[in-house]
Formats: sequence, structure tokens, C-alpha cells
Amino acid sequence: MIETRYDFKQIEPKIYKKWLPHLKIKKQKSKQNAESDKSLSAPKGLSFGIVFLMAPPNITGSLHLGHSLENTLIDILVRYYRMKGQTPVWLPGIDHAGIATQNVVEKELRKQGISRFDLGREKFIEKCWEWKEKYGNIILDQFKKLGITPDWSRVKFTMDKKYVESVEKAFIEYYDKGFIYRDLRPINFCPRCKTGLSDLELEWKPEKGKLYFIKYPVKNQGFIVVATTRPETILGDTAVAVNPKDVRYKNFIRKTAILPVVEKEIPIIADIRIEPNFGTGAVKITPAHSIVDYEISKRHSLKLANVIDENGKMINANEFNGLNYLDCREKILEELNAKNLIEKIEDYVHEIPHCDRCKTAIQVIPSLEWFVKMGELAKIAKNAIQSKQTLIIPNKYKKPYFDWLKNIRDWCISRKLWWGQSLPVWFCQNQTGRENLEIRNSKFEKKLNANFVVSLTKPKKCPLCKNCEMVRTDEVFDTWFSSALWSFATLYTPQEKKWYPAFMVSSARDILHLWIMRMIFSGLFFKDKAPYKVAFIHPTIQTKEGKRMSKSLGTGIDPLDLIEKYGADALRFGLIWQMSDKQDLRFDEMHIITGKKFATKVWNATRFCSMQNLEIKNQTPKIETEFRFSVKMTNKNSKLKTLSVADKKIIKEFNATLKFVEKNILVYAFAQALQTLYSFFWNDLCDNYLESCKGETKNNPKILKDIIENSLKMLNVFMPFFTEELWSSLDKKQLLLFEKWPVAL
RNA sequence: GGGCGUUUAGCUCAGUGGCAGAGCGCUAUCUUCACACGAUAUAGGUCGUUGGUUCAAUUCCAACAACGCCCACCA
Repeated sequence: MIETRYDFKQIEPKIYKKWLPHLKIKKQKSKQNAESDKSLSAPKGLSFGIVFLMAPPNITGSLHLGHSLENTLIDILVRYYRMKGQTPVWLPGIDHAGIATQNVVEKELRKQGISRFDLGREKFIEKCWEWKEKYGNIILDQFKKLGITPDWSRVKFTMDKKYVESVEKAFIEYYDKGFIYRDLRPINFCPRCKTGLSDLELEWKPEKGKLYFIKYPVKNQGFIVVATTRPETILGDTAVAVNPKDVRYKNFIRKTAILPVVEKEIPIIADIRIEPNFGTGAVKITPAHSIVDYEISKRHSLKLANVIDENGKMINANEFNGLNYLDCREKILEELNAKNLIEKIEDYVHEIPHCDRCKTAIQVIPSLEWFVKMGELAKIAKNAIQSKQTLIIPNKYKKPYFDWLKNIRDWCISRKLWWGQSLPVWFCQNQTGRENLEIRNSKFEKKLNANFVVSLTKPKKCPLCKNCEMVRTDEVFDTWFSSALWSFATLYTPQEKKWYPAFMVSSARDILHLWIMRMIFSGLFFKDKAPYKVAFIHPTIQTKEGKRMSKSLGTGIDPLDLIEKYGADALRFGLIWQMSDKQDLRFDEMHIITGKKFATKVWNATRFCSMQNLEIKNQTPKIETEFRFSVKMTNKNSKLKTLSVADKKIIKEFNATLKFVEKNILVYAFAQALQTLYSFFWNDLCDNYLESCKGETKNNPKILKDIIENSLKMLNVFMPFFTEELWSSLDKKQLLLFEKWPVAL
């Protein structure tokens, strides 16, 4: 007997407990798993095993709606394939998220008035582990509330011992194959986090400033005027550059300018990177404090003059030493003014990079860091998509993927953070390898690479000086270096190792480059196979007003609140209902209400059906037996007489719906599938057919039962909880989770 | 600066070379024995702007505009 009301708050947790023991993939059924069912149309030209990778959420806090959408859509596929008799394997996990987690833990400490430096490195890392234990579990619980069905016995964490080992091995393999080098070069440095950042971890914001036009004296030729926003970096200038085609400066090229204040001779060079139409068309080159200048300086073999340190203080700057760079700017301007070397000052708004995580303005300073050469890897990444080893869906994301690879820089993979996986690099204590690094010459690289060894374990004897106890570097990996290996580093056991490559991964588009692309070339580099066949990019969830959803802006919506209010089924319905292949999704709560109402509708229709059947049973038990054959009756030559016009109509409509839903699930058009199912159930089934069953019933009652039960099976992949509950109310022995996907009637 | 996307009912969005659709909201009626989280009926749109192709354009093409996102970073 079916209850009159469905109480999701009570029932959802109860149902999840029923599923839980069955989510563990015990044994891979040898041939049955991959490619067994030919009717499953894989994307053209692909054969596949049904392995899904969860994009491991950061342990920084709780989940957001993007996670809910992403994992709901994978769950739909997983449930679908499971009902199709496959053994889908969905591998869950969480990410240690180096800089992000370090920052939230620091924030927590700041509330108590302490910094990580007060605590010390070791204690701080302990705090991070405590954080991980707490929030890692919270996140997993949140997923369970959403009703998703990964194999929870295989949760991986990017700082698991085995995982870290894979990361170290990958570094060593890259290093041995010549893909990794160490270099002193300007990097984006966050003065607050005290670490370097990659280009992808910056946030650009406009800021009001001044553009100073400064006269640099040229030997025997008067002046050349350069425009700059940062006069203090004059101290680090090693050249003035103009565009080779710029006729105004034709006679200045290869001449010598006198650097003001410093009174040093610097060359005037020609480089195509200089834009003639901006400023004066002449640019001061400060290789140590500008990434673009550094690139120019490399082409012209210029020296690196480091004049600002990690704290924004002046160094190697004589009388200016120790000054904050802004104070230094004032002094320099005073001096230039005294010498009448300032032509003019204009107001100027320009984009300043900030730390993506803590929003502090970035300083560009030279630092010794580790880099991965991207040339070859970019080719691998490009080829994987071009050769269709991996499909990016929707197709439109291929273009940004390729564009990014065109002008790719080498990847800085070291971070000077505390929370993370440290590099397997051991330093000799008797050779610093750091002398005279400002001078770029043939000995430069030798010296740079003369004082360390790359090794998984500590060398017993220092191979360099034969004498010291080597010390492991305290540098850690960029989190993305580690998560780039996610597709195979999570496979610990021999059985798990067979699950490479996976079938599918899904993410929002903001990590297409950070994660998706890097995972693709990493997989191909280390395992010779692309890590998955399908990278599905789902829309980014915005507020209803089209604003970014973010906790700090107060525009975020907690999925748990919605589950509390409407239930997980309704949340899943609402998210999928709104999902299109557009790049954004403006989230509106009303669609969740629609989901909630729909669940009630289905609940009541099923209840009506079961009451009808009960009546039949009680009154005329013989009819029921007769109707058992009804499914077959629809075949051409069978007793069509027992079917009414309405019966035939609803069967036809059901079959069309089934076909459409299945087709759309397989092309990731989940919203279309769900909307079709919705209107079939509500309009065709409830409004028309079911109404026609009332009164003097000429319809075949078995048809109603069949259609409702088969609809529940289809609905189950979208809204698993209440459909499962209904199923058990219908006295079914087996969980709906394991029922077979319906076939046409 | 380069690229991408969006623009259809009050709101969030489907959709189509030939009477414009859904959900929510609104209005009216109905507590009829599955469901008021319901039923029935109604109102609401020159389908961003301007041109072009076509017998016919909301749909195809071009330009423009607004909004959003990504990439670059010009000192």
C-alpha cells in the first residue's frame, strides 16, 4: 500500500542506506563490462569501457551547485548503464588543493590571531590534515545526500601515500626525459602567500595609476622618451627597446642610452613585441620584473637585474636599498624631476594581476623555480583532440582548447607553499649553485643544475661532494601538476589499473586548461593512451541575474539548503531541467519546485494505479491473470481486441518517449530527455490516459501498470530516491537501482 | 586587443524556412472518490535593431547594439 504522502526528509537517507552496500564494485565482470552491449551507441568510432572519473572537489569547504550538476549528470549515465546490465565504475575522490586549502586554514588561524609562521611548518601541515579529515568527510556526505552512486570503497585523496608516490615518479620520469629544468626567471609572486603562481592562477583587475613619460639621455643624440607605470623599476633596466619598423627611432637602434639615476650605459634594441602606437613607442626593459621584458631580454642576451625582493623592498639598489617599492618610486620621481627628466605624467587605468586565491596584488620577481617544457606536450595535447582520441563535448570548446596551446609558455610547477607534495629533489649542502645567477652565460645553466639530485629516496651518500647529508627541498608541487595525473594515479590495485583509460570526465569550462588539457597530455605521456574518451563540459551555474555565484560575494546557493527544502530528487530535477549546451546556466529555484511537484504527481499517479489493481484483485481475480499477457498483445497478430484506442495511443506515446529519452541521454542532452519524460507522464499519461481509465473502464488495466512501472524505471536515473521508495511500495523484491532499463511495449 | 556565447511571454528557458511553446507567476472557476505540490479555462510576445536571400524568415546570411564569459596583457 502506498502512503498518501511522500516525506523526502525521512525517506531519502533510508533509501541511500539501502543502496550503499551495493555500490562497491567487487569484481570486474571480464568481458561483460566493456563493449558487451552493442546497442549502446558509443560516440562514433569509439569503443569504451564504462569508467567515470569524478573531478575531485577541493577540500576547501562545502560543495556548490556546480558540483551538484556535474555529479548528477554523471550519476544519470551511471544509473542508465547499470540498468542496461553494465558494470559502470565511478571513481570518487578529493583534492588537497595546495594553495586554496593553505589559505583557508590560514584564515582560520587568523581568527585566533596567529599566522602560519607562528605555528611553524610542521604544525601548520598538521592543521591542514585536520582540516582535510573534517571537510573531506563533509564533502563526501554532501554527495551522498545528492543520491549519487560512485564506488565509495575507492575514495582517493591526492595526498594518499600511493598517490604522492605517483606524482614523484612522474616528476622523475619527466626529469629523466629532459622535460624538466630549473631556472631563475621572473614569475608571478604573491607577497602574501609567499609563493609563485602560474598564469592561470591570476585575476586581473583594473586599477587607477599614472603613466610617466621619462627622458633617457642618449649619447650624442639628445633623449629618447619612454613611458612607464613603475618608475622605480628604472633601477633594474637593462635596455630600451623600440619596434624595428618604427621610423621615428630608426637612428636610435644599437645606440647607447644613459639610464637616469643609475647613470649606467644600456643598449637601445629593436624587438617586434614593442607596440609603436602605445606610449612613445619606446619601452624600458626590466627583465627581472616583467615577464614580457624577460622574454625580450632572452632574445637579446640581456642581463637580469633584480632590484625588488619578495617583500616588495628594494635590493641591489645602492641608496634605495630597503625602501618599499612605492616609497622608492617617490624618491626616484623626485630625482628625475630635479634633473628635469620627466616629460609629462598622464592618468592611466590599467589591469593589474592579483592572486586568484587571496586577491593580493602580484609582484613580478625573479625566482628559482622548476619548469616543465611545454612544446612537445602541447603537440600531444593538440593531437589527442585532433585524432579524436578524446572528444570534447560540446564541440565549441575545442577552439579555446587549441587557442591556448598556440602561445603556450613553459609550466612553472614548483610552489613555495607548505601544504602540498614536496618535490623529490635533494640538495647538496656544500654547493649552493646560486652564485652570480644574474649573469646569463654558458656557465649559468651548469651552475644552476650543479647542486641537486632528483631521486625518490634520499641518496645515502651525496654524489656531488661525497660528504654531506643531502636535504630535501621544501618546495612543493603546483596542485595542478598532481591533479593532472588523476586519471591513472588513483588506480592503486591491479584491478583498478585495468580501469585506465576511463570513458568520461566532466567539468566546468574554467578548468578546461588547468585540468582537462593537462590530464590529457599527462595520460598520453605516461600511459600512451588518452585518459578518457569524453571530456564533457557542463554549463557554469550563475545567479538568476547572470552574476557569478560566489560565497564571498554572498551570491552562492548551498545545495544542502535546497535539499533540505525540497529534497535531493527535486534538486536534481531542477538542475537537469535547466541544463542546456549553453556556456552558462542562470539558476532559478522555481525549476526545483517544478521537480518537487512532479514527484508528487508521479507519486499519486502510481498510488492511483496500485489502488486500481487492488480493486481488480479483490473483485475479479481472473482478469488479472488474463492481463499478464498484455505486453505481448500489442504484437501484430495478437488479441488487439483487448486494447482500447486509448491503450494503443498511450503505448505508442510511451514507446516514442522511451526512444527519445534513451537517445538524448546518450548524447548528453539530459534536459531534453527529462522534459520529454515530464510531459509524457503529466500530459499524455495523467491528463489523458489516466483520466480515461476512470469511470466505465474499457482500458486494459495491465497497460497502466506496465507504463507506470516502466516510467518509474526511466525516471529513476533522474530522481532516484522517491522512485525507489515507490518501487518498494509496489512490493518489488529487487531494488529499482538494479532493475533492467525498459524495452518498448 | 583576440575569441566565444546569449538576446523568444512578467521571470528562467525550449523550439521551428510556412497558425509562436514549456515551467513558474498572473486571472477566473472548481474542494469531483490519485494528486490544491491538483483540474479546467483564460490573459500575456511586431521571437534585440537594421538590412539581405526567399513566394514565405523568429528560424538562413550580413552589419550593429546590449549583456556575459574566456584568452592575451600595452611598458
